[in-house]
Amino acid sequence: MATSDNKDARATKTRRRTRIQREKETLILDAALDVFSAQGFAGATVDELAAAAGMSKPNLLYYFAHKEDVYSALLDRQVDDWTVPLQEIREDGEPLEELRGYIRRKLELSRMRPRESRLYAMEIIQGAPRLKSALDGQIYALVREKSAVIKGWMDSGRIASVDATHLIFAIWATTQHYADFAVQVRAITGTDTESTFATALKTLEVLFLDGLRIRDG
Amino acid sequence: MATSDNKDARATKTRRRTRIQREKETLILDAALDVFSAQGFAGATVDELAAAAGMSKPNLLYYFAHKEDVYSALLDRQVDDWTVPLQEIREDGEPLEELRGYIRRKLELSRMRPRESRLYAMEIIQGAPRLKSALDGQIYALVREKSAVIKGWMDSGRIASVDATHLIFAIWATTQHYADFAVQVRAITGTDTESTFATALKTLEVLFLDGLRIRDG
DNA sequence: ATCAGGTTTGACCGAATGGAAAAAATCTTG
DNA sequence: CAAGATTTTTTCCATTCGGTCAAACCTGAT
Repeated sequence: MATSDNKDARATKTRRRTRIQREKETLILDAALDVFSAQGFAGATVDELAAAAGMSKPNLLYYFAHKEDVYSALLDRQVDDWTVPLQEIREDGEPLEELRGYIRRKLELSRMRPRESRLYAMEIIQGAPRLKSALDGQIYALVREKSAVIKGWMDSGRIASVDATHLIFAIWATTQHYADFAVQVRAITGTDTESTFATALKTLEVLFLDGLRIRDG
Repeated sequence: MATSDNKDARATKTRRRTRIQREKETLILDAALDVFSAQGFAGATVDELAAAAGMSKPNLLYYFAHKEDVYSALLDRQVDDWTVPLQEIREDGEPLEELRGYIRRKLELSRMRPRESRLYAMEIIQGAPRLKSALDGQIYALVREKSAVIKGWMDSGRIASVDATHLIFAIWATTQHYADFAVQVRAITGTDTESTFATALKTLEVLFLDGLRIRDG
């Protein structure tokens, strides 16, 4: 059935996008990421979003009919990107190297995309009203799948046995911490971002792979 | 100088509190913790706060002249409570046991006070505008002090050497994760809260103390 | 150059919000 | 119980917010 000329907002039309549409939508989403990740959905006003994108409020609403549409567009994009590092874990790899790589990729994502991480974090903290379905769907499935892979490694004695799902949680928590709690990390370490992430990576590798207990021999 | 009869809001008077004042303020703060931790500062309305506390809006504003005052009162209380587990680390204890105990206490706090954790998390994520001074002050000082203690243990070879401050970050991140991201944890594990925390504790102990690498002997 | 479709703006609107004022009700204490 | 202090409610207000609308303005294909 034709969905091209119903009463949707103009920007949601299925019709092919204009150059200006593509440019402006990108511009809006990037600006909105700044604003939403710093103030949350409720804390941001459409006027602020528009100002951050360098346009008027009605102009922004021409591209996204509702404030919520901008927010949802950001969240949707985020869920996909966020799960990529986990997807890249390979069952036939060397377990410790796979996990080390996963930690590295996830930390790198925190370094490169802290705003996205904060947006996601705030959404989850507030009960994930807008991505409950993603949680129960694709994220759930992916974690289950990769947990099974990791559990396989444990059961065959290639790495120590812990709950594989909680291991994933621990990697999420520690890596995302550097994006989500960046202000706190900076206040306490006093160091610049680059060296913080370098130290973080070393610390996390040692902790997850070797632990704090001194090994004999 | 006398600060008792200036033009402060009534509730901020230095004069001794009545029974009703104490009761209602407690009631309000507990209700506000529900609301703020679920919706953030901007997402909560004074009407919602009042409704949650079972009173009218003007009545709530009689006790806290501004919405922000309620929020600040909660945050202040939180900073103190939140640092207690770290304070309890004892330099003259057995290092691994001290750290194990710290993990346990911090996780227990996430289990018992998830709302407070979420409130704190959202505040930090948003740049900690209201507790920048605590970060730069008491929190900074405490972490520095305890990091030095842990570093002492490392330097004397009693535990493995990592960056002590980042070790503390890792413990914060992993334990608070179970409060802040509870919705996600529940969606993925599907288990009830009790068994989740039990599994979490076991997993974190193994990870932090022994790591994933298989020990020879 | 034209003109149809796409884009931008200024003016405006109703609802919601944080808060003020003051009267009414209740409590406390001599 | 009386009187003062405290607490609660009713009413109201100025502002802000998300969103609409119609008119004006571009842009690109012919």
